[in-house]
Amino acid sequence: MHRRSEHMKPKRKYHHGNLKQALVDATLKLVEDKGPNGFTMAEAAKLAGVSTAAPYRHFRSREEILGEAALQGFEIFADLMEFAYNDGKPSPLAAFEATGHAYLAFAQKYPGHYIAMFESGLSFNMNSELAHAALRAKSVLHRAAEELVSRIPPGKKPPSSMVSDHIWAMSHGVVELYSRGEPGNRSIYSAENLLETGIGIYLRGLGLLEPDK
Amino acid sequence: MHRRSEHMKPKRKYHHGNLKQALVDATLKLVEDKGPNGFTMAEAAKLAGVSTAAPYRHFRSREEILGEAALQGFEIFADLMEFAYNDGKPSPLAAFEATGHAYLAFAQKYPGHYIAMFESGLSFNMNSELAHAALRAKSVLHRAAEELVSRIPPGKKPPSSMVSDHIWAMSHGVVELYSRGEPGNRSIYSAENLLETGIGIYLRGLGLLEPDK
DNA sequence: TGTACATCAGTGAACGCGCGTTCACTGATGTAC
DNA sequence: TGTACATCAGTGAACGCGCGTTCACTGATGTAC
Repeated sequence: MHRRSEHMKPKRKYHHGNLKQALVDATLKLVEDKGPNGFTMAEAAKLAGVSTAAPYRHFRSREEILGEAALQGFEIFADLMEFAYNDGKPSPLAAFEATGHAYLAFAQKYPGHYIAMFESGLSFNMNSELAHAALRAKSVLHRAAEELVSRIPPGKKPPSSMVSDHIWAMSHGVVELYSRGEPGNRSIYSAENLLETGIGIYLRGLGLLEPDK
Repeated sequence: MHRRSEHMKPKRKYHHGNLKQALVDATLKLVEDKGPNGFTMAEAAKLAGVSTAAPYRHFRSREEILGEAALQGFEIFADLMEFAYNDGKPSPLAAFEATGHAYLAFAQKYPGHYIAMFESGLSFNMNSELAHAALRAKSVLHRAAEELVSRIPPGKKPPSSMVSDHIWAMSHGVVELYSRGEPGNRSIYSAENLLETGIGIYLRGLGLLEPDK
């Protein structure tokens, strides 16, 4: 019955082995549980099971830990967006809608990353890695919008960059107001439903969906 | 040449006279200048020119000051929305679009209030006054959406509450991403332009604007 | 395979600071008579 | 109009706390020979 772990709890070796990532994971958890400012160096260290001084072997400052968390978030986010877009298959329209869903899915599945990226007041341009990862995510949506807009008969087509900004704004707004944020403020519709119908109506406005149904 | 103020600076009387509002104003300024967490009781007191203990004659806690700032913001916001809506005149469509603009205009003209309301992590339901003021603002948009949707031929009309949630989300997203936030992350289009075109395309999708132009 | 040593990744204690809040106080004001 | 007194809105000093960060240190690891 007795497991070793009961008496000899998995007492970490002097060298942690993977402290850097453990600290990032702790940061993500804290930020998710207690909001963008609930994260402190001391608590992250404690969560990772090391002394308060240990984090400084891997990060220069509090901001740098948050930055690393955000960076990892943008990498995941960009990957998700690319996967969802799937090179425009099966159709530009379906691929475009998939990227919208990916935005929402990311915010729901990786709330800690999402907070670090969008709610912690961190500058996307704090370092070039971060800026690059953010751009990569954005450019997927941009590409999707370009492909989509190219199907619109000329004369009444808006610039693709504008379309992608619209969709980014709607997605972000839906996430902030109806997915994150407290239940009290939410909509009677689910975030998924709102985003899907919202994008649907918008695409109809572009003439890309039947005016019917 | 000499003004009294140089030697006898406007040395406040022992009783401030309007300290409560002065503290709220200080809070708004701090929050605007240094972000939602840049605000501290000590600095607000200093800005208002009183000791650090003085604020506690008017507010029970830090949270209560922020709450008052947010409350005043929601009152202004609701007033602006109502003014913009103008009882649906001159037309439901124009009135509806005006409320969208009002959202953006509010965020730009009252950034401190906006931050206290939407970015400080404060619960709308922290007290009933706040909840009521927030509801009042929301209900203007809701009414506008209702009026609008009633013009859509039945069969293909979405619920008005959904339409108002869509517009709220798009407005909020545009503000967060392209009006607030650092210049580096912004769009090449102005927030006004994005919101106007975005709502325009959306309304066309509802069949409320000519598919042309 | 064994040893010496440089390097690395931790520790534990301490720092200075600014925060939110409390306390006993005091000066100013308003009011009853 | 003058006085006594209750009430109000400030003060100044102090509190305990947790924070980010630094420091001299030490145990573990990897490597050259």
